[in-house]
Amino acid sequence: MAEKMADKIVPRMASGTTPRAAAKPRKEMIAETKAKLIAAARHAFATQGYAEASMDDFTAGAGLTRGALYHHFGDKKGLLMAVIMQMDAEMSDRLSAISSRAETPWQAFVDECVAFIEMSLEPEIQRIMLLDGPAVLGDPSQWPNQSACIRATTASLQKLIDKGTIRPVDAEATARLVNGATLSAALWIANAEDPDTVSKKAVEVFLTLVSGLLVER
Amino acid sequence: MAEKMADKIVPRMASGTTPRAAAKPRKEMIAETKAKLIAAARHAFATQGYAEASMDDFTAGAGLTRGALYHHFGDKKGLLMAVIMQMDAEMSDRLSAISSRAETPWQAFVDECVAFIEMSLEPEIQRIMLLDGPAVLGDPSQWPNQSACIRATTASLQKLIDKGTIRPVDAEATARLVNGATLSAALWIANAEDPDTVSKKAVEVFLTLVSGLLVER
DNA sequence: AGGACTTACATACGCTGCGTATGTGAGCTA
DNA sequence: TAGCTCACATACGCAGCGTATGTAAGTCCT
Repeated sequence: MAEKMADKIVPRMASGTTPRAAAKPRKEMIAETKAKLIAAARHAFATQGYAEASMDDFTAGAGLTRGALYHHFGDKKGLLMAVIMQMDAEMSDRLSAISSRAETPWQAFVDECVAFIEMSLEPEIQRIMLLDGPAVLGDPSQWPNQSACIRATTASLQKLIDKGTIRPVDAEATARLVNGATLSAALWIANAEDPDTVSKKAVEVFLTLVSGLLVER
Repeated sequence: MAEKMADKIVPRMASGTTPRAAAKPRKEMIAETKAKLIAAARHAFATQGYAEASMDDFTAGAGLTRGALYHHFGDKKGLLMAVIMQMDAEMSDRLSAISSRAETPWQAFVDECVAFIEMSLEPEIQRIMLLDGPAVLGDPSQWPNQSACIRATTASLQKLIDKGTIRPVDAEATARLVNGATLSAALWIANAEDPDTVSKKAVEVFLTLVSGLLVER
């Protein structure tokens, strides 16, 4: 993937006022450029890690230069932020789709958490969202979108509290701790020699822990 | 701390076959050099972050050059690893001291967890152990010492299982999830506008969660 | 005791990669 | 259609890392 045609050696379209066709409006061109940069960065960050990914390399891979990057995102961190926002939005969508399919609110909550663990096993998510993101941009709870995933979990928990299924704890606090536990579990599983066994253990313990939230077991 | 006399401006002792005194044995000099490098790096990593800390700068601060660093630690990552091992050992000591003071095994476990949260609020620990460490060196569970803190928690939990206080779950898995939850809580608290309130919420939720481990509430 | 070897560093060099200042041509506006 | 704006590309300087090399102090052996 990545090079499409490889014929667009020259950035932009070089010369000729684009004789015909391709008469894209300005806004569209910009959105396209941004999307290309984000996609290229996302791939580079995922495979090489943030620090090791060269801006020159992956911008060139997108048929652009660092000039475009600085123009649109300010700096490397800005681009990482954009990548993270995109990924977080996708994760949030996936999570809400999953929880909406559940039959009970409690099951929705559990399904969400399990899905989060599974997503965290994906190398791209683990590398960018869980490892480099916090290190480069600081605590995720301070990010602009404030981690849509956390908000989703918080909402699920609040429903359970309202329904009286779980004890009246602070929903956001619970979401954060639960999220931390699942995150840690995911890292552990992903790096274990025997992911299957480890995964089973983790889920069992997870269910035991959250059973502490229930009003009645 | 750190600079002792500040008179040793010149690296080593420059010239003169050390006229008298200071006739330290080789091993001691080396250990001292290593310790100075680790201390300098630890301070730089904590205050500026791993990526922003210049090896030239902090080695010079220790009265040495990058040559010494590469000789003893291989590269920047090697030095980070050494720093982390030192800090982990210290944390482990602090934790075991705390748990040994508790009256019951359950209280020991809870005290340990709370202490871990409190330690995670210290900027040095948060920055190096929780943010940069995982990003640069990968999953903590794969580090050489394998995080002595986790082992301590695992041991505490195993005691509780043996005593029949908590349900017979997998001790290590529980330790990891609990550790992840506390870590997340710590990050949240440390970056919150109102740490006190947030802290209380977090502890409350934490206790609720781990109550799920108990055989009988 | 003194010479040869080893080692714990310092010094010198090249290269990569980021950030900024500047140039330029294609679109929007009047 | 002239002029302005903006989305990029190009050019440059500099910091920081890694390596190759130099050197003096310590250690070993006789």
